Amino acid sequence: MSENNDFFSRVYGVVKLIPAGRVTTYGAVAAAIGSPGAARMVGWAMNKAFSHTGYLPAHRVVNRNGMLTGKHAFPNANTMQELLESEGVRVKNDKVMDFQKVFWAPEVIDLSHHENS
DNA sequence: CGTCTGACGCACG
DNA sequence: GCGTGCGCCAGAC
Repeated sequence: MSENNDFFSRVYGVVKLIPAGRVTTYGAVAAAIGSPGAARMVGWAMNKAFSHTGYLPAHRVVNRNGMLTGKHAFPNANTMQELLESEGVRVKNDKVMDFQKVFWAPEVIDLSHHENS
């Protein structure tokens, strides 16, 4: 459980929930973990996530503009785009097309106790 | 302990 | 609509 208490672990937990063919934003993930202003931390966690064992769809996380700002962190500059297109997400000019349609909003983690859909 | 950086986001001009 | 500056939070040096 302590793992889930770590900021990074929370980010990973949310990112892992992103369904294929969908994308979300750093700010949305940050808000989901209770730190709406920590969007930068989310991206930073993604970079570090490459060291994280296990599959982490970091390519499904883009900035609020739908731009693939983190593509440079992948083995190849076009890896992120190819992964997205492979899942059905159209990308043009390092930017997600129909971003609003493929956008997936993560479930906000209630730090309280109960209250859940 | 002080300072800089960073896959962001927003306010301001 | 675009460029610039500041704030957020956590880690590295």
